[in-house]
Amino acid sequence: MQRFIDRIREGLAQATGLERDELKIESPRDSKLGDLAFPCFPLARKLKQAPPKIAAELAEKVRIAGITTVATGPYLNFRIDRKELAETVLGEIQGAQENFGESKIGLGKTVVLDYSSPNIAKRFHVGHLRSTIIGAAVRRLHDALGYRTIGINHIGDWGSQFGKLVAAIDRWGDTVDLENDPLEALSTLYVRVNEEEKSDPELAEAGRAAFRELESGKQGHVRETWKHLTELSLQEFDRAYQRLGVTFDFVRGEAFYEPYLRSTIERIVEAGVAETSEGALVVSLEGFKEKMPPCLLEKSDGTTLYATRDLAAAFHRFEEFRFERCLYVVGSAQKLHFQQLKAVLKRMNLEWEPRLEHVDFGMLSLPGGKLSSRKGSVLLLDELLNRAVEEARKVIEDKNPDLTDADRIAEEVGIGAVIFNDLKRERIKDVVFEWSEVLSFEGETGPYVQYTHARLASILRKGAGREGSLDGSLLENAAPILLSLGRFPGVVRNAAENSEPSELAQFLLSLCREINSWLVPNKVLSEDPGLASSRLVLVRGAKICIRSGLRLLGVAAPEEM
RNA sequence: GCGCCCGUAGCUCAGCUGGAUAGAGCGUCUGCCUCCGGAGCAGAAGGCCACAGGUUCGAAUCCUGUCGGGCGCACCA
Repeated sequence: MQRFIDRIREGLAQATGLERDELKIESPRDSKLGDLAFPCFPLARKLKQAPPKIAAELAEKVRIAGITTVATGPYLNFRIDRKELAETVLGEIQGAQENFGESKIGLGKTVVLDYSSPNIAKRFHVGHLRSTIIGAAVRRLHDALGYRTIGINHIGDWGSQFGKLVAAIDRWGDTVDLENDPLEALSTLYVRVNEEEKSDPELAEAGRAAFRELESGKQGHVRETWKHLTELSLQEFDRAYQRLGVTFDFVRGEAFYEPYLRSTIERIVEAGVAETSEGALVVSLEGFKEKMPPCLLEKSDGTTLYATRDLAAAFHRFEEFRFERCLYVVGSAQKLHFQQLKAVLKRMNLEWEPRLEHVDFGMLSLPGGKLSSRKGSVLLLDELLNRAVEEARKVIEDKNPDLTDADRIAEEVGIGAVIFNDLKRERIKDVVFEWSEVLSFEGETGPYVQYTHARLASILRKGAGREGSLDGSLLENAAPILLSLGRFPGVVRNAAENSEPSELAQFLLSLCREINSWLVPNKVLSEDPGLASSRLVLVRGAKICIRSGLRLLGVAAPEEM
């Protein structure tokens, strides 16, 4: 597709004398008008002529191989020769196969991604889903562009709540089952300690003391307990990641950066941007256009904060990876935190500060209200996935009872539904969790895309041996599909650039709609061998594209379902 | 109180970074399986793009204000 756009730009540049890059090529409102369009309005002032007249003149003047040019009002519309369109796009897919959509624009550059980042001692629940799924998808999108990607799980394993938890275990550890269901036990203790410390100063102090000991680095009972908590939690997280198909290069909790805290603070102090305020060490951020409270580096008792550890992590990551981008896939509730983080780096005049991006996303809430682990009102990930898989199993039982390997496919479809559902809308939008929506497999859903893929796979199986030569002129009525397929590499690029997997998800939905409606009146396995062969090549191309797209989103593409 | 984000069909959302007559899915109604997978397809109904100004040849898209909702605002993470 890009080749056609380039050709059009070239032709227009010659005819108008304008730079190629300033020629905006877009899609016409109605596909009947053409495949691509150039609005002539911007030229009106320069040429002192009405746009429709310019369009008409350009239509005469511009000659582009394989593309016919028609002026419609103020627009210059381009129609790509059908034969060439089919043969170019499908040829590209045939050449690239499952690598279709990939490119090398990121070669030699590194992108660090910080995603998932749950807190230890808590169950893995649906609140962790968005960061995990969005982050993993954004990461795969960058992989596809040739970037070296570094996925980091920035586990929340540090902070005063772990002091509280150690104190709670010391006091009530024998009242819960820490052996068989440790996370459940910890969750119970966490709720209890938050409740009781309000009226029990001794308990509150025990918690603070435990965190002080933890931060002191002392190898003793507190640290042992904390380490144990971490291990138990990571085991549970790993099960979730395995099921979701999510991986990391590094699991580095906040504790990992502990040894770098001193030098980080020194560095900021040396840069001359730190000051003491109300007994605490802060960086004032008053000069910025967004009004921000100061960033706290050290509490008045000398202990560090979240921001200190994130600053240490940012320095550490830059020094280790020299990243081109460092993406923090974290909820929009933490927007201010990342603004402050970047503002501190800006005050230090670090040129790489713009490379840090907060990839923020909207909040997930349950219909009854928000999720809160302190109150214990959560929906566990396993529970969600189990129910989706169970639902998929039922649908298979109903629609395709003879399916072999039905359990595995139910897992792929159920989990695919959950993942796709989270990626299909713009990430900034808040989401209210609705079972009816997550368990729906019709319409704009993951299973719809998977179904389309399976349907194409089925046709290819039945047409085995008949797929061969391609005569593009036989695929005239598939032009919308071909144009979409041609757009795919650009969609991947934009989705990565914008850290917005929904752009890819929306593309897939639209492609599947086009294909499903084309399939009805166009029998692929036609009596005519030439027609069947060409249509099979098209079906093959579409199947490859859908499969690649799903893979980038982290959704399986079963051959049958 | 201040700051940021969101507001498009009854509901959930797209709208290609400012372009032609605003599009899907769900739900409602009507059709389509002796025909490659009906988890599908075709059609109908449904819109003051929250509201008011402004910029522009052109605004759902950019700016200002108002209203509604969400999130955040120094020793939690």
